[in-house]
Parts: sequence; structure tokens; C-alpha cells
Amino acid sequence: MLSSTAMTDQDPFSPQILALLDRAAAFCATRASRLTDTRRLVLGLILDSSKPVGAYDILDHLRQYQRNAAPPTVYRALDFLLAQGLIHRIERMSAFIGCAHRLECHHGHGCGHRAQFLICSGCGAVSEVEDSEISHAIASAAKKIGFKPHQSTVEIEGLCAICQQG
Amino acid sequence: MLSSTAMTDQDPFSPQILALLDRAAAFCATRASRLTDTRRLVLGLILDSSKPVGAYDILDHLRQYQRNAAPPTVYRALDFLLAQGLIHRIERMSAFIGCAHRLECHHGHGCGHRAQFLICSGCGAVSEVEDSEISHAIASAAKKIGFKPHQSTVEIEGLCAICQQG
DNA sequence: TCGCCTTTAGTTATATTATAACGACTGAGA
DNA sequence: TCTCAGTCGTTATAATATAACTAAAGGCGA
Ligand SMILES: [Zn+2]
Ligand SMILES: [Zn+2]
Ligand SMILES: [Zn+2]
Ligand SMILES: [Zn+2]
Repeated sequence: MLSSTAMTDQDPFSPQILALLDRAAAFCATRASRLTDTRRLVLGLILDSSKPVGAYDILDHLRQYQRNAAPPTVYRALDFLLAQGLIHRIERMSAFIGCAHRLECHHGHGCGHRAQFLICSGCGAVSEVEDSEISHAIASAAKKIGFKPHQSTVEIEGLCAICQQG
Repeated sequence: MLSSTAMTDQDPFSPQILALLDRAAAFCATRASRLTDTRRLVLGLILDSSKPVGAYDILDHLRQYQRNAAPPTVYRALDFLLAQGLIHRIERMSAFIGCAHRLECHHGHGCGHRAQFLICSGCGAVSEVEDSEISHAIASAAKKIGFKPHQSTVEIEGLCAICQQG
């Protein structure tokens, strides 16, 4: 959720988020892409949430800082962040989540990673994993039928460890 | 695509589709669920397409036979068909496709199968596979982190064998 | 500094996908 | 017959996403 602490019109984010945003800016710099104010703000709002957030939720929050933000404002920022691999779209939820790996990745440019998502239907939390068995199984299944995979969506819905206890 | 042959207001489907619809009706009978006229028509329209079809595409076609069909008409039928496992929803496309396995399944009631989908970005065709390596890898990855999976979405986008040649 | 070009953003309108809510009808069984 | 659950008709609206056009900003060479 959005932290109400340390939230001003000038600088809405916690030091932790600010650090991530700095890394994102540095990452963009290496790719000659521009993390503009709006894009940075949208990324911050996404990173600041413990759950995936919808485009219109982002828009509502964004309007606290940019009075005239409109749907295209948000969708353009999301398109950019998706293209940079800084966020992911969760298809089953039509919502967006920060990439748990991108800002830690040291593999160099264009390191597109194969992520999978575990969606808890109890608490709504989504965890991102990179499981090579799944990736390999997918690549292998595709190869079997002569299909050349480019990108894959793996979203597993169920109950997280915590919600299984409740 | 919808076949224009053998298409009348009374009986819009080819013998091949009619046979599948009969099996679907028989399947529903075993589950004490009712494949009503509208549901049957919607299923037929989906089965008659070589690609996933959107709800509003279905609605357009449905209106040829039911003048007053409206969005809820289609979505109610889709909800039913999804619940029976007779169709699947392709999340990345917000579209629906007939289940390639349900009508051939002899495993008895509630045989929820673990399907994966290969989506060709060249021709739009979607093939459904049941790959146990993928299913096992997913189950195993979930178990690793104490997550109890209930259902999973696997959608692989890329180029089919045919489109790789073009 | 200037002009030129590309990228980004503002703005309005609209498209696309999906659901809420309520009343009427139907058919099975008490 | 009465009642109940399930289904459907109908209207309205919610939620998600994009088109199209204009304006501003930023990079870059002359
Ligand atoms: Zn990621
Ligand atoms: Zn949970
Ligand atoms: Zn299937
Ligand atoms: Zn193809």
C-alpha cells in the first residue's frame, strides 16, 4: 500500500523506494532511455504497493501530484516501463507489479528474464519467481511441436503459505 | 472462421460442429447441468472458429439468431461453459477458445485438466497442449515456497511452425 | 544561438471488455 | 397449487484501454 509517511507533494516516496527509483534511473541511463518525472512517479507508485495495481488506481494516486493526468498519461508510462522490463503486467488481474529482478540484474543489456507469478487468492499478494525448470519445460514443449516461443505468461493462482494457515 | 456453408437461421452449424455439440450436451447431462439453446449456440460459435473469439464478436454472430442478445447473454453463457470446462479463456487476448480435450475426456466428473496455450503472433492461431513436464515443474516450484496452487495460466506467445516459414 | 527533428506529454473523445441490478419466466418437486 | 432455484431479458453502468490531434520539451548539428 502507499505509505502515508514521508508523503509530500514534492517527494511522495520513502527512502527505500527512492533508492529503487535511483537504480531505475541509472538502469535507464545505460539504455539511453529517459525515466521522465511522470514515468518515475508511476514506477514509484507501483513499487510502493504490496500488490499489483490497476491503471486507474495508479491514475487516482498520480492525480495527487499531477492534476491533469489522464488515462493516456498512465498507459504511456506503463508502456515505457514494460518495455524497459521495470514492471510486469499480471494478465489475470489487468494490473501491474514492479519487477523483482530487473533492478538487481547484472547480466547486462536486454536481459529479458523468464518470470512466473504466484497469485494468492486469499490476500491478493503476488510473488515473482524465476524457475528454470518451468522455463525449460516450456521451451521443450514448444520445440516438440515446432513452435518458436518469444515470450511466455505463467500465472499460478492459489493460496500463499500465510493464507493457508488462516 | 465461421463457415458460411450449411448456415441457416435454424441450424447454423456444420455436421462436424453439431457432433461436438451433441457430445457437449451428453457431457452436461452427466453433470446435471443444462446446455440450453443459448449456451449451445455460443459454444457452437466458439467451436466454429479457428481462433479465439472475443465476447463481442460472439455477440455479433449470436444476434443473427437471437435478435435481442445483449452482453449479459453472452457472458452468462461463457461463465457456464468455463465452469463446465468446455471452453478456455485466453487471458492475453481476452478471448475464448473451445477446449480441445474436454469432449474427448473419459476420466469422469470434474476432470480439470492442466492445459497450456501456444499463441502464434503471425496467424493468431492458438493450440492447446497438456504437457506434464510443465505441470509438474509448476507444482514443484509452488511447493518449494509453500504455495498451494489451485489453477494456472500458461500462455506462450511466438511463431507457429507454419508462420516460421513465411 | 538558431533551426530542425524526435520524443514526450496534454487533451478530448471513443473503443473495448465486463458486470450490476431487477424483474419475468420456466420447470421440478413439495 | 405453491414455492424455489435456475435461467433469461433488459437497461444501465463500470472498468480497462486506445485513437487522434496538438503542444511542449529536449537533443543536436550548423
Ligand atoms: Zn521480473
Ligand atoms: Zn495470501
Ligand atoms: Zn482444455
Ligand atoms: Zn502462425
